[in-house]
Amino acid sequence: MKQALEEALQQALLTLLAEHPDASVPAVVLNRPKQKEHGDYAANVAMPLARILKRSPQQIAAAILETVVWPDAVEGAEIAGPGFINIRLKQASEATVLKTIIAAGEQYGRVDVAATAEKINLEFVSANPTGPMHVGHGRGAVVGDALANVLMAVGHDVQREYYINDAGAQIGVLTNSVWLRMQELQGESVEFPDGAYPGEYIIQIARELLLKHDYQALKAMDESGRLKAISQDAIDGNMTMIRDDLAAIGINFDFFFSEQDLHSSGRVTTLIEQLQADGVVYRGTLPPPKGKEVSDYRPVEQLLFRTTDFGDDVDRPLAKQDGTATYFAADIAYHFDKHQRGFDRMIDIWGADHGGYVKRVQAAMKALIHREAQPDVILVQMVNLTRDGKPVKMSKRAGTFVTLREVVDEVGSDAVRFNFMTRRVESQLDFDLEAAKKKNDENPVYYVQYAYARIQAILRKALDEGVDAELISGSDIANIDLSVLTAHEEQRLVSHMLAYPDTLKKAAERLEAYRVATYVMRLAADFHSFYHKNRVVSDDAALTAARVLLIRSVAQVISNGLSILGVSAPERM
RNA sequence: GCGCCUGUAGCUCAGCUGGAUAGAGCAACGGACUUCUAAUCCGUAGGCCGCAGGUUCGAAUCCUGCCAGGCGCGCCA
Repeated sequence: MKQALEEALQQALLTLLAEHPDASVPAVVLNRPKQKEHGDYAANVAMPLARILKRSPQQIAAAILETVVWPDAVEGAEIAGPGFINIRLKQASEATVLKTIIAAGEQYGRVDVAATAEKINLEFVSANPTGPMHVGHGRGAVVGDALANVLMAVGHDVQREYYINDAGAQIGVLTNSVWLRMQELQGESVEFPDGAYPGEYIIQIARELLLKHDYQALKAMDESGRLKAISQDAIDGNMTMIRDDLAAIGINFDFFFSEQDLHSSGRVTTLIEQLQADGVVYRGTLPPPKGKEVSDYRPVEQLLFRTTDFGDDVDRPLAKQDGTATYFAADIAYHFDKHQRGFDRMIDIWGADHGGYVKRVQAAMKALIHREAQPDVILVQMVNLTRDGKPVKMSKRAGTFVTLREVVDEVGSDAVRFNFMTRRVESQLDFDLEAAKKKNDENPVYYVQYAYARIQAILRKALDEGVDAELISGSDIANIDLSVLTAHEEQRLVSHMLAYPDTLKKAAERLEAYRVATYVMRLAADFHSFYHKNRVVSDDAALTAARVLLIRSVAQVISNGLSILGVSAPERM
């Protein structure tokens, strides 16, 4: 409908502007006014044209109204305020969306347009395989998963990918930590150096490795021998834990990409050679970092990527002093690999602490692929964990580190997911463990779920009262007269549900999945408000029928929205 | 010092590719369950939209500067 109106206006503009060949025709964008008196849709096109045409917005709007040919559904339109064109639709035409929703079911709001579909690689979480995920990872995980759902809902082909940083010095630390615990489990007394990972999970992994490996044989090896022998199992042990934790909040990846693979297959080396051939690499010395104390800074000549030529602030090293590739070098190879795998688009979701990394990766990709094939990077801000308003101190050493799994086990997947989705990723998020468990107004997830459960209760009640089962759960509803839905709250619900596809579309365009959460909260609020003022099941058969259809639609749209967010819609609460 | 993010009601946040009177929840106060779920609803009160300039017919929204908070700033990932 919105589109039909926009086209009608666009057509009128073309006609009007035919005599002004130099004036560019602005795109018509309609929005839904906050106030009902301002009609169902409003257009502001007349205002930006005022200056070009040197006539008042009101005059232009009047000319548009004389020219435009409205679709049938339009009741009328008038000029209001400084030059808005307010459009009113025939009442019944909007309510037909209810029948559309029932017919489409889970598909309502989704689109499947092959022509605009993109093959998208969405990389998220990518937590190091050296320990459990914390709540910050959890936020990224939930945001990424919901975004994948949003993008798929508008027809894209999305691959969820996890990049395993299973290379570098941290793997040595991990392996050594596991080995220390293995020795300990064998009754030897060991001392833990400062850098080692002390966590309980290391003991778990150590236990498993003792079952699989010959302890005495390992003991006879030197450190590098042991690294070869057990590091992969240590990593696998961690990744199993991470996958379990992700599964506990309903997240599954399509693909796990190993950094180690990039190194062992020679792709990192090849990439560096290619960059050298392209002349964007040189040997040089970087200035000391500003504003940060680097006590052991020594000017060292190293292999540098000329990223400053492509928008970065300083050039970046590709190799460490010992000659091995930096994380950055591998990451370029990784993004290049994604590109070669044929994705139209890549999206990375990172924690805010990696914000300083964005420019260099985008610069590197710009240098490497001679077109704009950079990843869209979404930075997710930090999560501050609190309990009853007091910050939960997070310290690995003191053992007060709270894992994502602990939080999920304590408050539940639905509450965690929904709360993580109620804010834009740019704002820091305060997550209170006690508030998230409360089943009241402080917790938006139950507010929305309650609306759904409440509708199911009404439908059960309606069936008890003898309302036709076909009406309650069937699809043969074509003959229901919807013109009886005249109450203010009913029209609000209808027009709100009509906007659901637009919400999804906007969420996908702007990569902002949280919009779905705010949408379902508002829809739930409209429903609760309707519920208190209007009775669904009544003596009036025609009204009952229409209202049953109305609330079924609300339940469907809430369910569809929650499903995008990965949150359940319970039948009763 | 430099880069990125944030600053809106007492608190937590929407509203941000300019548009009509800046919204919601919590907290405060006052109401609503003999009637489909009160995990709900209705009402009252609460605002130099961080500050100062600028652009514009129109600025919470765009630009510049400043202030405050968060994150980051070579050979970690």
